[in-house]
Amino acid sequence: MKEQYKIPDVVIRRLPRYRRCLEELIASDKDRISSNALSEITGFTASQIRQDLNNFGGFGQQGYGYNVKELHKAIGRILGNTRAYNLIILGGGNLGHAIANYTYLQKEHYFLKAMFDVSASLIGTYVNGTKVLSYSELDGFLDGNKIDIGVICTNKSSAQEVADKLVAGGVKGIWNFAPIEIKVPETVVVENVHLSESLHALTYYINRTE
Amino acid sequence: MKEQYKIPDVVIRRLPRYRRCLEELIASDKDRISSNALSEITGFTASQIRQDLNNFGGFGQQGYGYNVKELHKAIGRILGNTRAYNLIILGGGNLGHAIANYTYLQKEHYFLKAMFDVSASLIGTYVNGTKVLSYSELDGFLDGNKIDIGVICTNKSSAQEVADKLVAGGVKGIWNFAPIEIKVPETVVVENVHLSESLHALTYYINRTE
DNA sequence: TAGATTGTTAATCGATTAACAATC
DNA sequence: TAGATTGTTAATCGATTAACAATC
Repeated sequence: MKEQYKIPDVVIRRLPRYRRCLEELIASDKDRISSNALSEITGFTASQIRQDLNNFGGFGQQGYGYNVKELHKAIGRILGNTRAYNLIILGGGNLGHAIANYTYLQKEHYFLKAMFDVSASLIGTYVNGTKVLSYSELDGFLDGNKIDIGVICTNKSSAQEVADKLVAGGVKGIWNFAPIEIKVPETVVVENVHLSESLHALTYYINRTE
Repeated sequence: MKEQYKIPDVVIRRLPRYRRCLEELIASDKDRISSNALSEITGFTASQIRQDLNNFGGFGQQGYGYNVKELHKAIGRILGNTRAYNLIILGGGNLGHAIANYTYLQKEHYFLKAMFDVSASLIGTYVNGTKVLSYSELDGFLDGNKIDIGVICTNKSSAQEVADKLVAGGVKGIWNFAPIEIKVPETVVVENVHLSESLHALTYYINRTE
């Protein structure tokens, strides 16, 4: 895995899609796939696919293409899918519930360790087998448990405060659903899911297409 | 609004963030902002901001900067935020519930007209004031109501079938949360929110940063 | 008028596409 | 061996940054 230089973010964002398409090929018992065939499935060009993959090594074979299972495994390795991750969810509202019930997490070795909320009616209840704890217990919980990812499902006014606690508690990554730019030290990664921005892009294109 | 040529998608994706930051400036009673100051808030460069905005017209004034309220309004217009949109949600699971309760929708003139599901225990119930209808009623509902956006919150095996019905029923845009590439005619816009891809990008960077 | 800051052009940088030699 | 398809280099395209004249 050659990685002297930084891989462009656009490349990283394409990898999960390759991986997902390869999963479907596995499900339909395909053993091999050419960059051209993968291009048709993914919508990216064959040239781009070959360039992307060669950032990480030569996974293909001339005259043959790529071995579906091997490539799937390789991309999984690149994306960090070989290890498990401990998660906690901050904010037990509808979005927090939706993510706690997101079946993909179990499938891929993400372990939801706890949810946190301030609402007395939620604290102590269980969501899909995960206990909802009081927000006041967060610091202590982070001290006692190695948590990799904090999922911020609070409203925007609490998001930065929660993020600060997560960072102080040693969390490595933040999956942020609050509509705000969270500030964290360089050692912590933030991945934003800004639904309103996505929706606005949709309405823009609706009005161009009509 | 000059628009002979196609505005790059990367520009469109930045507009909602500008807009959101301008909202915060409005909330803190700022009247004017320079591209430089907006650069610090948004994280994009001043040059980029001026370039982006000038795709749509000259909203600024030399020596002064941009009028916060006017720019906010202008970007809203560009993004299609001056009109209302009728929505329906397909799939009444946790994600469907979360979106039905997403307060941002009410704030911005998105009108949730119905939810659809196949589960007998859900049909007839109300989610945040919106009635859950049987999936078998979808075609008829689309005939009788002008729906702009369909939000797909089904599992991946149903997503394409649901999308086909939405397209046939005259929907203009699809907000797709199912982990699959939906195929639609060119006249219909699809905006994907692929949570698993976002999560994998996060784990990639976690492992690079550690 | 002097200072500030835009709008816009030109320069740079980076990403995508094309092409093809290497090779299975 | 002939055909197929990668890995990789070179060419193109597009997006970002820099610079500055225009002008409020």
